Amino acid sequence: MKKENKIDMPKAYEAGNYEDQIYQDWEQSGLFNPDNLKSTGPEFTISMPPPNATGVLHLGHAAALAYEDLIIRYQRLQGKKTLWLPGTDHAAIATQTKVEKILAEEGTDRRALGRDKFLDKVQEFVAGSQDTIRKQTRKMGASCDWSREAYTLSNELSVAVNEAFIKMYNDGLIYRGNRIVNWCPRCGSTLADDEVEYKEQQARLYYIKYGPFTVATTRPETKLADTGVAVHPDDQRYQKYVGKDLEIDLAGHKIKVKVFTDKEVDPEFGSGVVGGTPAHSVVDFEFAQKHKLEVIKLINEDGKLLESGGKYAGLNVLVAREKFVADLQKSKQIEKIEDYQNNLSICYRCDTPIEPLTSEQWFVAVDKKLPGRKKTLKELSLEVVRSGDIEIVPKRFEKTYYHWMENLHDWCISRQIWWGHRIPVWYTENNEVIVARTEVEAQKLAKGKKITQDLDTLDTWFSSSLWTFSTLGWPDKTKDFKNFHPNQVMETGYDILFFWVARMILMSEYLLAKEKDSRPFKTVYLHGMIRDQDGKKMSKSKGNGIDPLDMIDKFGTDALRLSLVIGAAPGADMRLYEDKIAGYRNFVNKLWNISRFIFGQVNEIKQIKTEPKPITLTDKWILAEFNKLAVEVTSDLEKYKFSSAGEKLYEFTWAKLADWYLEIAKLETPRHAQGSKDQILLYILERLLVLWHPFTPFVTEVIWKEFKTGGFLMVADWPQAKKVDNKVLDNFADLQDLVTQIRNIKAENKIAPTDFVDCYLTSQVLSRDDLQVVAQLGRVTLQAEAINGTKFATAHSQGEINATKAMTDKEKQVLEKYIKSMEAKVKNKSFVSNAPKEVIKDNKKRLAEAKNKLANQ
RNA sequence: GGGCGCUUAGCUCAGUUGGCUAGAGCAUCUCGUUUACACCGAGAGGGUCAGGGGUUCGAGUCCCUUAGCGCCCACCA
Repeated sequence: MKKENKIDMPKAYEAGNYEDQIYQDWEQSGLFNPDNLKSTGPEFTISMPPPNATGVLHLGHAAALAYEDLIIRYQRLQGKKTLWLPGTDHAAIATQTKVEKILAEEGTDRRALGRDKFLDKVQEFVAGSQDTIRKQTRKMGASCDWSREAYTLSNELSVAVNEAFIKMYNDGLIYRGNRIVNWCPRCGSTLADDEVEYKEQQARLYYIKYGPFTVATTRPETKLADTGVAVHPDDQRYQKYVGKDLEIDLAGHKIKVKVFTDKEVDPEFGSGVVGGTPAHSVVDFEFAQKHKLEVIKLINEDGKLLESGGKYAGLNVLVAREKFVADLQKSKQIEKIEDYQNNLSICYRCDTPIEPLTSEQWFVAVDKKLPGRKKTLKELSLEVVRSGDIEIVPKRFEKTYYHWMENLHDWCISRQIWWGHRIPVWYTENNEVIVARTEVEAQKLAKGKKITQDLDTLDTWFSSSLWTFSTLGWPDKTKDFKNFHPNQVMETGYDILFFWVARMILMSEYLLAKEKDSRPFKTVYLHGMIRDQDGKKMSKSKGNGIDPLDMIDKFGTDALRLSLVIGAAPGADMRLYEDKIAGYRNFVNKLWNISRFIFGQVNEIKQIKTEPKPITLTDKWILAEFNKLAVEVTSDLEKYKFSSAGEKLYEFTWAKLADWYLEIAKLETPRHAQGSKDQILLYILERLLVLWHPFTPFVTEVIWKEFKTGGFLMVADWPQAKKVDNKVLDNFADLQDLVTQIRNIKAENKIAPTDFVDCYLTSQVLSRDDLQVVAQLGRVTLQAEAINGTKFATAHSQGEINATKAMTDKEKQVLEKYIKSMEAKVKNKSFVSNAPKEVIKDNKKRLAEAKNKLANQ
């Protein structure tokens, strides 16, 4: 007996009607906070990679949130004490650049405003972005602990930043030096090596007559500050000049250069002679150090030539180049000019060409032995991955990591932008350096001398590199730090493996060396980039971008999340398009309707604690399938194979539960004792919702409410693994096969689905009732005796249907050919002696089936 | 210049350590109001797994090679 109106579930699931409310309920429950979980551990921590300051959620963030929430919800359901710590990054250069753009539109700039007012403006902008980010993160269903939200520029995290700086300074790992750096003239700041990007450009290669040599260069103006000339040691042409100091006249500008040899010089390229400008080329700077060349700075931080540029002093680089080349042409010193393609270095935040120049900056020494440890930062960072203590998924990125780390140079950490952590260094009038935690402390150390704080700020990645522990209260020995460090997994995009992941490893291994675990995390899971349907990068200018919030409005968060999870392999880029999301919206609706049907079908909606006793083959089958599913999904999720787990769930839910079990349940229910099916339906549905929850948290939680437990699905129990009866799977496959064949024959013979033609069936494994089910699903009338029609067979059963269309000749030929090849295979001695028993058995079985099929024609 | 990845149905992709007549979703075609769902159901068509060679009883899967596409790294002035 069906009870009427016991549930209130509309025909179609409209995500928009539920999601915000459900999120609010979760948040109010306090269950995002591990302190409120019943769990006694173990702890499981993820730190949310802080989104940048533009404040708009794009698909990359949406994907990251989907993966991280999936991991954390799975672990919470597993009973772990889960902490997912959210937060934001001040994103120094990115944010400052963004605000400067806004100021430019308003017709002003940061210098006009002054440092304090400018910082107020940025702060205002950041507050707005943070609000947007928080809202959007909630929209995605992220079950992160908002009570622990962190911000890199907060007072707490600034303490950690200063502590790290001071410790490194005292250990000699941070030093100030006049070295060559990447300078962005637009940002007015240095950049780290990996913050420089390269763009191919059409350049010109100038061949300049240069004393006894000809020197080729793309930047003639830098020749004004040359202090050396390099040739290959084996190059016979120039032997007589090697080791000499020459005075060179360049259109009246005199320079002194030392001639030296280096095997890096390619005698085949250009003229085989390289003019060295140590102050403005990274390579030449290294030459200068190696060969003790003088360093003459020619170009200033504002991109203009200094006094050393002689009559070109004060000119902008490009103007100076033009004039200098014109002068060289007048003095007949330009031999030729060739078109040339090379890589232009540009700023990764504003695309401005980088000017390499020497400057007094702060650096982290990566190749210096740590006091008392005989190891460098670089070595520490390499070892922890090489030993397998930190695992990178997918593994191939470990190679990329090694290569980058091995070739790392000292890291320039001082920036001349205003937005960021001030460097905790003060100078006295006589230029003594004082490194201190606070100004008060610095003043004490200065013993009455007047002090000024360094004007520079720290590289944004310096503070980000502390993220996994600065957010937990470090350097204080907090309970959170003790309980939740290290992170179990760091989930992020492969594009910031160097910027962020590598630096977190470096800093953590050094700063936490005395802790019981110095790793920032145990596993790094790297996801790929989201691209459009043609595999192109999504961008505003191309207009091919998909706005995740639009998709959520249209299809719901669960559908969007599924579209980002299923089909995504770790480290591989993925294409996304609206049709795909729509497909998963359809699935979410299917799950809804499955639940709606089950709830409508059963006498009473209640939780079933233990596995119900199956009555029919179909009952046994669905329980076996479900147990298999639970085992496989668990195993996949443990291995971070989200896509595979999702596909299996999808397949079970739609192709097994809905298409077969529910349809057969409709037929079998009236024949069996009241409630026997109810138990199985409820048992499976409830657990299926748990398995789906990490993927589609909203719809599963909504459906779960119908069980009226008073609790949340979010903290339910993950299903335990059970044994799977494989024989049942095999027998049910036979039943399915019969049904399919009957439908097939009917369709081929143009028999209307509603036309119940006669059918005769026998089987070694299926019961009379099972065959009745076959007949009903195939919509045929079961006869007691054979009839003259089309014969067919499966592994354990055979049948005959009242239809005349037989196998075509072509079909017969294909089958005969198959049988022939299988017979040959099974008779092949090397096959029989080499192949595993199971494979041989399988092959024989398939051969028998095929023969059976042909015989029944 | 080095390194890595990709190439499977019209499209987007699965295919564990080699072992069903290579699968799914979308799209296409045919049929269907069987009281959960048309955001649905039943069925069909469509692939010399980029090309070539090798190892093996057996290759989409392993090895070599060619081609095309993509990404990362690199100081050729």
